Amino acid sequence: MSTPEDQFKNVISHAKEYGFIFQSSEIYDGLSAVYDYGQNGAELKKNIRDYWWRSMVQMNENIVGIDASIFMHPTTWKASGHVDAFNDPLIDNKDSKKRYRADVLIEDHMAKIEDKIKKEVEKAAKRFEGFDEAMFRSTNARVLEYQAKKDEIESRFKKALEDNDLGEVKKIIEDLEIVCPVSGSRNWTDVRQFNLMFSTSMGAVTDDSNIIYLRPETAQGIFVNYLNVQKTGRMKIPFGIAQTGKAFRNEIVARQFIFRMREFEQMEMQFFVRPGTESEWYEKWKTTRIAWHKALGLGEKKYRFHDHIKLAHYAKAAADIEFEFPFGFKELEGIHSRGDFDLKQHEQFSGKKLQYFDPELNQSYVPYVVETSVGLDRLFLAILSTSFKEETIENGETRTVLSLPPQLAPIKVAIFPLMGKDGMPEKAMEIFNTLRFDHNVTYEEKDNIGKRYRRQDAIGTPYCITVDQQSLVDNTVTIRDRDTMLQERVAISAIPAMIDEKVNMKHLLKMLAEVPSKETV
RNA sequence: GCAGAAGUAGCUCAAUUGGUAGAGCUCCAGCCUUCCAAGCUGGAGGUUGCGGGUUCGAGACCCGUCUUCUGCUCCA
Repeated sequence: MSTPEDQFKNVISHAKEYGFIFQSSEIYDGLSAVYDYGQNGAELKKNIRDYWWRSMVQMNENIVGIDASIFMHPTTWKASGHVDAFNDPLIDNKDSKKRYRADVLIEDHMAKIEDKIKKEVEKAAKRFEGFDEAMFRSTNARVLEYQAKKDEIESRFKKALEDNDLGEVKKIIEDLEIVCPVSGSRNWTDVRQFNLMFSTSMGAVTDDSNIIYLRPETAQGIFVNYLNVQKTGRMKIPFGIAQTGKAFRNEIVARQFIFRMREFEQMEMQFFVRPGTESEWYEKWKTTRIAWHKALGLGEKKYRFHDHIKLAHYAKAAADIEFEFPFGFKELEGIHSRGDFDLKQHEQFSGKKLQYFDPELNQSYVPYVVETSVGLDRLFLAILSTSFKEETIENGETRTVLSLPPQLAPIKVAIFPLMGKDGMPEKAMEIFNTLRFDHNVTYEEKDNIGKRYRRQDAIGTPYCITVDQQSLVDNTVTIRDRDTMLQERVAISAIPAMIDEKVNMKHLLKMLAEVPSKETV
């Protein structure tokens, strides 16, 4: 019996062996946590992206797509909070080997002092009748002492952060005698800064003033363009802007194959709504998105929601759609109710109004935003690892098959002549040349037929068509199903419709589509 | 970044105490066969991740380094 870890290793080697994913720059020993998509991987990835794009943009009258640049004005990242929040000062305890955020350690320490004050207040409240808390806090000697200590730490810490003085941050931790919660020791490394954004410089001359960042998320490209799109597209609230594209994060530890990469692709949609309706839309998008995932048929039980209790600074409500990867349930997509945080920030930093005039209310406001954001590479990994199967077939041999959703398969149909003679190749090529206009198809005549079937199984081709002697007589062929391995003899003329039924993405989209009415469009 | 494990042909793995780098599968050419990885003949494929060191001699031992996996940590 193979463990999930073994299974995952097999997925990784399969991905390489069959041209789905290669390590980047492999001949130079590779680059950590950067991967390339090979000939089959690129097709699969493109199909997943198409499924997303079409379900968002094509199937929703009020959602449009854009393609913003990776480079953005540096102030964008000040407004978004990334410049501050993506710079974590970290410190390691040498005994427990645990890593902490230095600021969190100090804040926890301050919280402990605050707890002590609270206890004093509670004690006093029990003792005295008509207790005046404000009075007590401003006069009690012990409370004042605690408060002064806390204020001192706070101002010292604030200054250290402002001066970017990491030595001082470490000294604060030492002076406060903060111990590691695990080892209980005070044996700390130096505090180090990790900037999670990649930077480069724009223009031929390098100096600090023209440093720009590679975007750490695609969302800001939508926010800064929201008014352009709204005006030129004459969009009425509620409406959405969709985008797929690369984002970059200098992760401290990036691992688990393509699950956490330094360069990755997001597919996200920001939905702009009237303030007060955001909860409704948040719930609606949660429902819509989970249905979209489940339509792929990987298994209902593979998905679950994880509602965030601790929210990021911008969020009013947040939930993840988690998927059961071989290494456990992990985040696949995030759905966030972002309020007007982003647009308000951009208003403030740019000095430009980002308001929408609502004709129904006859007033202007900054819309609220509900975001859906999927990791394309993660979805790719979810689909690949779930589809990968090593099954034992009737004759006792094992068969490796990728039971990909047929609409997403890199190659839809493989066409084989049973033998490379007697006019069979010519007949097969005829079919090949008909189908290639509609689908990604392949032709092969090398090796025996069984071997050719297995090769297609390994890359997830849903259909194999074989031209045999009988085909030359009555224009019928056998068509073999990847999952059941069963063959059916059909007329050549019936093939296009048959294939279309299974591989055309529109059937997937139809499953999801509500019939549009005047109200919903 | 810390700790553990690993890295030999495209893939999976051998190689006794430090003594000629090998097998199966794959791949290529041809033959034969013809519906689920069949067979035969021939061929290609390697600076053993990389760089140093020890040694008469290193795939193996030592040091460094890169990459991957697992745990910790981090994760908008």
